[in-house]
Amino acid sequence: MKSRITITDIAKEAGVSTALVSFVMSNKAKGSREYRVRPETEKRVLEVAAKYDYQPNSSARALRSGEYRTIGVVLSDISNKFYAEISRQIENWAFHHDYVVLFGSSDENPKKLSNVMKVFKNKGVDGMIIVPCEGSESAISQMAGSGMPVVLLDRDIPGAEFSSVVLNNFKASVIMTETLVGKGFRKIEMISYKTTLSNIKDRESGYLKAMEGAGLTETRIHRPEYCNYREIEQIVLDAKARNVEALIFTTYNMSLMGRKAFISHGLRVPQDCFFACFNNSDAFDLYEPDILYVKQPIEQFAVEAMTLLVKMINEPESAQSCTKIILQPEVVFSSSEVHV
Amino acid sequence: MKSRITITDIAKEAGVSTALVSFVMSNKAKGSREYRVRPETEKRVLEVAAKYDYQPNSSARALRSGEYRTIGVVLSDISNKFYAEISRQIENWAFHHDYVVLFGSSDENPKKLSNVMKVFKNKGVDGMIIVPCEGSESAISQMAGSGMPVVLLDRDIPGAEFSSVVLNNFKASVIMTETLVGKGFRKIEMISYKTTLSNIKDRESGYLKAMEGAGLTETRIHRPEYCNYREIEQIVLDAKARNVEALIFTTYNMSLMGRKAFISHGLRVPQDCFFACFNNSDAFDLYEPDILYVKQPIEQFAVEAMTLLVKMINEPESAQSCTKIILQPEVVFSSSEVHV
DNA sequence: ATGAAAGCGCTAACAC
DNA sequence: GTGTTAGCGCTTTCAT
Repeated sequence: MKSRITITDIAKEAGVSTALVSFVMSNKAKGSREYRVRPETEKRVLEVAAKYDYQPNSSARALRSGEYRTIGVVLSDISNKFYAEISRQIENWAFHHDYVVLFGSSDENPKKLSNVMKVFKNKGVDGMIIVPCEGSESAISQMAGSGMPVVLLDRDIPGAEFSSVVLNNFKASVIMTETLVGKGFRKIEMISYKTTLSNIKDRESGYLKAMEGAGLTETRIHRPEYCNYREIEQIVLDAKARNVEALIFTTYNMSLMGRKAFISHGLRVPQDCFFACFNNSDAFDLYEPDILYVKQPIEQFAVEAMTLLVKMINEPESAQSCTKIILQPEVVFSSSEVHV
Repeated sequence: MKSRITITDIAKEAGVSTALVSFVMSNKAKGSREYRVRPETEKRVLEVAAKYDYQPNSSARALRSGEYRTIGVVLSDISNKFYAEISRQIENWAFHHDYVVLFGSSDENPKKLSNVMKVFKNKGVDGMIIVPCEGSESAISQMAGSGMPVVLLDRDIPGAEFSSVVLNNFKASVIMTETLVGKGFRKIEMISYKTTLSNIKDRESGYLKAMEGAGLTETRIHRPEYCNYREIEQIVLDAKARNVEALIFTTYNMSLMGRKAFISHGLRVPQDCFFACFNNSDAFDLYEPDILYVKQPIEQFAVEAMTLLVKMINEPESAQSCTKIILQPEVVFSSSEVHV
């Protein structure tokens, strides 16, 4: 590969020292502080730099300054629509703030999450945004304990002192359940799964709370063992047989399977059974305008997490106290959305 | 941030030189070549490294060796399902081959694509995988011309000497059209858009070729101006009024809008009009088992592109000759798929 | 306002 | 087999 233009080349051609070039190049971006370079010198340096299309070597810069302007993002699966959209927003924010982002997927596997974090650390990320998974607490604690700024996204680890940005899942679930009750449904059940993940637990308790508040004692939370299609289908059919009036799905994947089961067996929404879920999908609002879902504030997730993380990076003292940002949910009928 | 353990610390504690430590650390991974370290020394070094959980500083390594083991991927939009899945596979491959991946989105904007490439170059990527967009030819040429290994993905730039990994879109379109003809349809039209992008053009010519081959002279390719919902809806309604028997959508977004238009106006597949598209969506096979679509070999896209790129990086002489990899398409009815 | 010089952590030649 | 040493390109005191 053709060797790139360096600060030394520019210094030589402009007849100044490398230090001066460095100063001009980096302070140019930062706006005026104690800017002390003679305008004509600056101009000359800038011209030479432009002439050769000088690009600073970020490895050298990082090595020297310890500032990498790189952050690592570990999601459970970047091909999941919700996380893909979050990634998109994170990338966007990063681009405009001159940060670079490394993405990794954990596949809900704590061992892999830990591996990815390690790789990211080697690569010199300044901080990490992490969607924790079941069993990843200790690995994350260790990483954060080693001084790495960490912000949890989407899910919090209950009881742990981590900064995080999550949706108010409890409230979302309460509103959703109350909306269902408001529509006249009484026999409302939830399809969740066995987990300790905060977002899911909160969705469960929100449902229970709202049902209780409405004086409905007949509650039920299904927790399929493997969360595969067969199980979900079985639960849906069984629910239908028992005349359940509304089903709330707590995860994206299960709601996809749930929809599939509805369709396959000719169950209509809302006539046969109402369908409610967290995270919308192209697959839903295209067909059934009466589905109820929680609209996740994707961009806010990204912006809040990045802003918080960068603050922690730049003000290590602030990183001590953990900040928890709770985003407000919006529960909507897909019919109220403008489509595609 | 707590200062990390360096090669120097380890050398000191193990009573050897930094060079030896470096040698042990890097050749350990590479398996046996001319491995010339006394086993006991190696053991000692490894132990000390493990004790302090030594992690090499990749900036320093990159600065020194010129090897970054980082590749940049510029897609049009990472939140688009197709690209999200590709990203996932690329990330996966990279993880297992000890590479790091930087993602960027161009939003089909050549200016932004160029910007992202520049940022990636600064960050020191060893090569790039790029989904070119309309008008990005010159920027990509310039990048490739400067010695940066580049592999085009999904779309090729006709006439240009770039290595690329694309689907055989022409063939896919031919098969798709022939399948439609085989099902007895005669009045088949295509919804595309005004572009010079190779994948779209190939889809168009495949359709024309197959129609011609079947002796069907009545062909028509719609090219809406803005590709918004109103336009697509209009085209669909108009097609229905003219008794068009099958509609082929050339892009993911337009097929989503097309489906929406079908649903909104109660058009049934296959009774009222057949629906065919490239790239499947959760939104399709969930509902209409008779949709015809091209199954993109996602993993192959990722693996081929990464393998090719890494080869170009490691063997600069091979980077001279451009390699074009054409992936075989598979045209399927969504009903033949196992769902969710 | 500008320059000299000392490294950041690592690798690659070359010496022993 | 193992150590010495010279930088990679940049930032950052500290002089001037």
